[in-house]
Amino acid sequence: MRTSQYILATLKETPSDAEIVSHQLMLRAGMIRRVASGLYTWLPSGLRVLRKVENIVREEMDKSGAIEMLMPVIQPADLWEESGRWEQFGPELMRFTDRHNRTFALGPTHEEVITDFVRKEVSSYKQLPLTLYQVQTKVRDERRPRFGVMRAREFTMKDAYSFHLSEECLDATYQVMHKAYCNIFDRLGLDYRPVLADTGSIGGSVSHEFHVLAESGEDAIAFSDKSDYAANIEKAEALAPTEERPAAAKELKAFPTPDAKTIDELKKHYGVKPHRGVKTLIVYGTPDENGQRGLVALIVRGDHELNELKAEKHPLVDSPLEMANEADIIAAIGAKPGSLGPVGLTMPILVDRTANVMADFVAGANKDDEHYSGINWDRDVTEYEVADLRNIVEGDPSPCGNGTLHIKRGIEVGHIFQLGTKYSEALKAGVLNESGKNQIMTMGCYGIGVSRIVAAAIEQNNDQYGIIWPQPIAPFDLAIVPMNMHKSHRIPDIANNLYDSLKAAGLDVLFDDRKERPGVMFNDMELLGVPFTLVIGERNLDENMVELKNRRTGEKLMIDINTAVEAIKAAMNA
RNA sequence: CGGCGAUUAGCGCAGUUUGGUAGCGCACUUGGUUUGGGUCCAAGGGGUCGCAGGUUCAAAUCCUGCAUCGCCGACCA
Repeated sequence: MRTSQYILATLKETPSDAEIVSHQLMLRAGMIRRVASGLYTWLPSGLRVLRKVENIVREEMDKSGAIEMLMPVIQPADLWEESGRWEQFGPELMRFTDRHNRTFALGPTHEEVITDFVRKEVSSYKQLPLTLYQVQTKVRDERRPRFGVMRAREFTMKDAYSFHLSEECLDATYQVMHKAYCNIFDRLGLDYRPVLADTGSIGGSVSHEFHVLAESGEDAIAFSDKSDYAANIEKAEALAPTEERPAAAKELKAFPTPDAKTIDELKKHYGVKPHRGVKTLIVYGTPDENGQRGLVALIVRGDHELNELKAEKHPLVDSPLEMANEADIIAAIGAKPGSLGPVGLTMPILVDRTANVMADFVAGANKDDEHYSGINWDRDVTEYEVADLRNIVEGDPSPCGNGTLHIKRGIEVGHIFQLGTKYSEALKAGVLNESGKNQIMTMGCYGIGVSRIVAAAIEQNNDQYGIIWPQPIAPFDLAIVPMNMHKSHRIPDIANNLYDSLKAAGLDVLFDDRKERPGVMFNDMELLGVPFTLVIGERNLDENMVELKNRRTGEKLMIDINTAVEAIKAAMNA
């Protein structure tokens, strides 16, 4: 590609609405432009990267035995009603009606469509197992799109679905996919980790996420320093402390706290250390047969955070978790949030494992502007249940029993699930088994955020000058930057010849033939992140040499023009 | 969805307090100059100041409503 016939579209200045570095650099490097909130046009350079990621994903999926197909973005509402997700999915599902007033959705995922396809086309156990996939545009009406293509409303996803007769068979394919995903992220040249994950609204039992590690990541991941254990923080179990609860030493005593509504204020005004007090959070309980929801108190240590996923999985707690409003709290307890505690509560009380080993602790007195000190379990609060309710924190013991947990941030770029029969059951997708009986299929599903990978790769690979692409996904392998070509007699021929032979050697070459000053060209190539730049200048031509510069290391290599193609290939493989 | 903020040329911004017919830098066009790291000089093109109402002799500027965008939170995965 010649820059004179290309649309480079680089920017000197950073558009003000771009928050994270990948978004800024994608705009500045001329990869994307915003059309509306969460909607982007991919410019030629951006599309080149997207396609390279896509192709690596495709190659590894094919290698794993999955078969590519393509389903429509537009999906009929009927299928979603059949699975129950028309109601359940919420406003994130973009819905519309056609001219005949029939209702449709823009696909945020394709479990319904693929299950519908397979139930119609597959009828015998002999056709199983079967793994189908597509690379396709997904639509999710995100409440708050942000970070450019990282969390967009329209994005490219590879989604795969597998169908089985048994859990064992599903598990085998799941392992194959896990491996295929590792191969993909290895080939992409990214620093990533597979982690245990929650299954969320997609449903199912076993699940792993694949995270690209980056400070800007929206997820927190917990790692053991002594084992392979890694889990999304929302999933990581906080083990019960090994130490025994100390014996009660103090009397229960109320004290006035008019200036303290929060743990911080309790510390500031009354010297109560956060780990010596507990937080009491009031949430709604599971509805009774009349649909009425009572209240449930959740207790965690003052310096810990409630893990909402863990809480809402408890049978007493309504899901999704909802914090009780102030009016309901006052009606039930007689005190406002800020002075709540477990002593004297009549509602069910769930106590986090760590809070349960506290003695002589502080909490609200369930009376405005008053707290208790010297609270002790079993003596002052007798009816309660112990559960894992909190987020793990740095330094907690690993749930695998080996090592200590450390927390890093990650960007979720892949997610695999063992779905079980959630969708096949709902859509009655069965096959005849060996004994001629109809049997519901067991499913797995496997997603990769292709467009998100592009942004995640930049988060991990950039410097003050711009993007530094991992070679396999760079928009171009090499840029040819001739010095003052338009004034030189010999440079145009040499540059053109090298351009032709490098292209013939199968490389993606960007030939900067603009009539620009060297600095402009160098800066643009560095911003775009092209891994190698071949500088052709009068200075070295007398020795028949050109200069090969490595974007990542900054290393400059003088190579002979006559063996340039070989030298460049060698450098790329180094 | 709640809180906060923004909206003036393709991009980044000033001008709004104190109303008087819109400006700077980058980018773009033309000519010259320069040429191994975003040259310099000159001349140009480009804006119903987010939209709609209102106040006023006069509105980018004051008032009301709306829209869009962003940040924080909640939500979602």
